[in-house]
Amino acid sequence: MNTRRVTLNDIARGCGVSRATVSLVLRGSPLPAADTRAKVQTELKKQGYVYNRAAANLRQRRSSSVALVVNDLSNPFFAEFAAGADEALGAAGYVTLLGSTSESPERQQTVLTSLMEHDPAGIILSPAEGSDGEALQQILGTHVPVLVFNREPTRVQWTASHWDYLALANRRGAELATRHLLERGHRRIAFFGGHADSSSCRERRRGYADALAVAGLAIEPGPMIETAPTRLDAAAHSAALFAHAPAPTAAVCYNDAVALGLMLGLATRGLRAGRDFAVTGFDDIPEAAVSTPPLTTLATDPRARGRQAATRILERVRHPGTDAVRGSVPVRLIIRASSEVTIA
Amino acid sequence: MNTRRVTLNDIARGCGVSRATVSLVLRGSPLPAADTRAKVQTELKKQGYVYNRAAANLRQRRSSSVALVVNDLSNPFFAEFAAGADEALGAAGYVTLLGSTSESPERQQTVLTSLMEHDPAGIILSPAEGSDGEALQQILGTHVPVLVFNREPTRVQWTASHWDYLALANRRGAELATRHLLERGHRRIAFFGGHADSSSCRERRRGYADALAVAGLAIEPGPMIETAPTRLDAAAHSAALFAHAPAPTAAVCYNDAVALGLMLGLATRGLRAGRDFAVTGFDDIPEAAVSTPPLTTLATDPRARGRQAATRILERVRHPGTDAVRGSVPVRLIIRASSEVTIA
DNA sequence: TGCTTGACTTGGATCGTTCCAAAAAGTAAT
DNA sequence: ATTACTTTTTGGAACGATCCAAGTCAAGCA
Repeated sequence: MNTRRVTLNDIARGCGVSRATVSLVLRGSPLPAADTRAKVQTELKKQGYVYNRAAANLRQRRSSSVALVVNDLSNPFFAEFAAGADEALGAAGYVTLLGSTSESPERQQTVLTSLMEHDPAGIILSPAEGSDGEALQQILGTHVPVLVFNREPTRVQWTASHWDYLALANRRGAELATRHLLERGHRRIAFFGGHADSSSCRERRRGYADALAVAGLAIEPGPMIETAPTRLDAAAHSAALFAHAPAPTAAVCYNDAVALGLMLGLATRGLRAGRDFAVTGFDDIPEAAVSTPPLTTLATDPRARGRQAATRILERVRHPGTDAVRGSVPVRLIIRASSEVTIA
Repeated sequence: MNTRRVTLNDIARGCGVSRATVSLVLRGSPLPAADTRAKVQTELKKQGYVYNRAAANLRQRRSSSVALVVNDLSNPFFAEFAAGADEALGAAGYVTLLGSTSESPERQQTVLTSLMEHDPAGIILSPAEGSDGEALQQILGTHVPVLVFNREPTRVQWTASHWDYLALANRRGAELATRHLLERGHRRIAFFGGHADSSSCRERRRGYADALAVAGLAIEPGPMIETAPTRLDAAAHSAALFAHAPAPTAAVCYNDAVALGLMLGLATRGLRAGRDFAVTGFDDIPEAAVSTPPLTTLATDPRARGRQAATRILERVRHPGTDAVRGSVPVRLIIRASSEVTIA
């Protein structure tokens, strides 16, 4: 527990060659003679040598880590995302520096500052709600590639910055869900839940409005019903849907958690989703498939998104010159029983 | 995007002092004169200096990161755990090196090797199922403090190693749940789900057996019914509970996911948990409170566990000499409707 | 004036690697 | 034995910080 760490010098001394030779062996260079290589390798094993990547990185002026900063790890969507990103980064020989911000922009500043001191090769950032782009740019500087995921900070000079941006096709997805409900004959369709100041929520609501506009219908029940993006808060606010007659017959929910909460809320009013009222979600979290009734939703495959984000930031690390990419990833409508009810 | 990183030397040159002085200012030493300090500080800001912790750590022969290796990040329990650990580590000025192993011992070896090269101050490890203690010891060596969480690897020389161990009070928890069912009058109680080769599962089953033994009752329905610790697999195996008459009237489930799966399985047989059959879970995942019916379970507060693990490993980093600690954290029985049914 | 004191400041060595130019060792032909 | 190679090995200078012993300089005092 207390002996000094074994270094290249120890190995070199141990088998009578120079530090440089050991280094060559270590990195699999073809230069060292076969018997030298063998001698060194047994010595490495014998002394239990552990490579010190920090020292190597210092000399080589490059980094072997990528920072992954998420706004809410306890959200299964982001947990899966993180797992996918870590998987892809690890496969590419990078190590993941984790930071979680709990949706606090202040904590996010602290976390990013600390991570920057570890000189990450790149940063994958899913910003906390209400993040200020200028503050972020201040901290992140212009040396490190950044991939912004899922949400847009306010006041970002996208034209000036070289940040990549990757988001779900929120607008398109909500439009798909709404069209699906329209096809089942619903005419009074509400958009339910989420915070109006979250960009993903605004986009989803826009997609919903798009579909209604094409069908020549009005937004129900007028002003948006805001909730925290959680089951509990959604359940608590579900009564607001029925405040004015005629009540809607279907709701496009901000995400699955909200949809599951709404289904609970419906149950307490004696309504059953899929029979008396149609509900759609967003994300396709694992519970969506096994809830009662199973939830119609939009699959986003967060683990694949994590891998995608990792792949893209590594691409950017390798080619820093190229233009920033703004991408949106397609989502897939998964039709289940919660939207089964049709209106004559 | 391509300019060199700003170093202490640049700052020193920029304001006509020595590197050492800048370093003193940076670390808030009282030595530098007030006006020197001010001069340096404006220069730091002007050039946009970013501290290079790797270089500092190299010189100081210490580390400012802790590795966190979990077996399954997509499991909400571990996601919360990771969030809690990261929170506490961050607050102490450490950065979290994330590794996720997807329950694969091979991947775990790779991940740990890679993390070790980054010289973490300590390691929090929730081992993949089937981890081999000797292989782990081989990689981790004896220099770095390790806290094993939640599961015991096979073949660990606990007496020889200085690893700390932190686990839930699995045995005690399952015993509590079983006693609770006994108090409600149940006499034929099964233990349902989980893998027999997972140590947490074996412990829970032992607690269950303890309670039955005290009551002088037999284990139902004899051999353990094994399932993957997921909803789907549990639902698929639930019929096995009713293979022999008389069937059990209650089940202590390996965890919440299994319990929720079992409730689904019961539903397909026309049985309702809490009315026709009593069910308990383990973990108190967020859904447990809002399922239908709400699930009686054991609260473990994974976020607090994460903080606790972080606190302990940091304690160990500060005092490497002290003896290893084997700790178990208490769990709390949360009684909800799923176990409401009483037997006359 | 010289000498001590205290408040600041500094150059050089160091951490564990990699890079590089050049030395050493081996081989073959003259 | 000398030259002209090729193959292998090597010492020393980086990388960007910290530590430490020693330096400067003005004030204070005899």
